[in-house]
Amino acid sequence: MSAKVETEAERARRLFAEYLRGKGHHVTKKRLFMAEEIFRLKPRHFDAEAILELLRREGRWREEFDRFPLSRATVYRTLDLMVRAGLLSKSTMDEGPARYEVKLGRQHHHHMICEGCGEIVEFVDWGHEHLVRQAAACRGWQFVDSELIIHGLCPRCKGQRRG
Amino acid sequence: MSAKVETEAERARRLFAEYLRGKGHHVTKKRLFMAEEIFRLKPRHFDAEAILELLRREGRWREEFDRFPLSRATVYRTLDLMVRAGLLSKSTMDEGPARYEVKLGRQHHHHMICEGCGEIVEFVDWGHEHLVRQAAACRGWQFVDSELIIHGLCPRCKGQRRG
DNA sequence: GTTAATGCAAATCCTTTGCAGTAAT
DNA sequence: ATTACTGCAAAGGATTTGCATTAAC
Repeated sequence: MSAKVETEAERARRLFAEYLRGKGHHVTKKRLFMAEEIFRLKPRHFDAEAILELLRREGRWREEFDRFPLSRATVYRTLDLMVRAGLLSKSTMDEGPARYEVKLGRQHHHHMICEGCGEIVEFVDWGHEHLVRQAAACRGWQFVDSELIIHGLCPRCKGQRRG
Repeated sequence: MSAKVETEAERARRLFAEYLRGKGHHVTKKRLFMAEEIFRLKPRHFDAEAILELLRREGRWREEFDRFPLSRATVYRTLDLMVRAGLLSKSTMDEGPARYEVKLGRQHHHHMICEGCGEIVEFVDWGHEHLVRQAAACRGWQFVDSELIIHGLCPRCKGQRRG
């Protein structure tokens, strides 16, 4: 008997189901489908519209999808639930639509955004993490989460602006 | 002859006028009025709507204002110019309308937001500032700006959630 | 059977834009 | 005189919502 190892997508699906049950919500096919497929495809920094398109294009369960398409409203509602379940994180970097990203199983990281080309780079910085927790604690706050965004010029754009 | 010291509001007005001239923009009464009044009243974390209301209620130059009211469109356009001039900073913390705050003459600071009551607290942390610059530099980026948001529970809400 | 989720389209919120009129250069 | 700003109302993008239908409990 080979004990099959749970894939990340399966884990996301399972945890989401547990979350939903725990909250007294219905565990529907479309919700599980979204959790599983997002964690299988693992897109980075996507908005609601992009997810909808991605699932339409690359999602399994295609035939049934054609007959019972996901509506925009359900995508928004389910993304919101996944954020509350801790599977995704949501942020409104600047303008434009809200961005989501896979959170479960990833270490906490931050973002650098290039003012020139808009490129987004992720980075991990534990020294920073420590400082932030300290900053909250010494002011009597309970730390929950932090987001750091560095605006700058990426190596390429840095060169161009000088030349 | 007493050399009168320039107030902050006057300075903001002057710098804005210089910025506008430098860019070949018109130096209009309404633009100068906005810069001067915002820096006189110094509200914290305001959105476009709030500024409009504040200027209507507390702004000097009231009578003329009644005859030539500021339009929403002009408020948006002028706030944008003030950001580019470096007088204000703009951020889209989470949901809702974009928030502005007075930047000129204030040291760079960050924000803690309470998940419980929504309170926003500002704090300065130079250690953090240094780390951030380093993080950008050692990846080949040119640092421009950074924003840090800590989500947490303020002392009051921290107590309530336990009790 | 009861309760909640879904799709649709309409509504909402915040912001930008086209254009005719007005003010700054 | 020329150019740019302003107000208005309409358009725009992103998200939410009311309600009838359908699925989960």
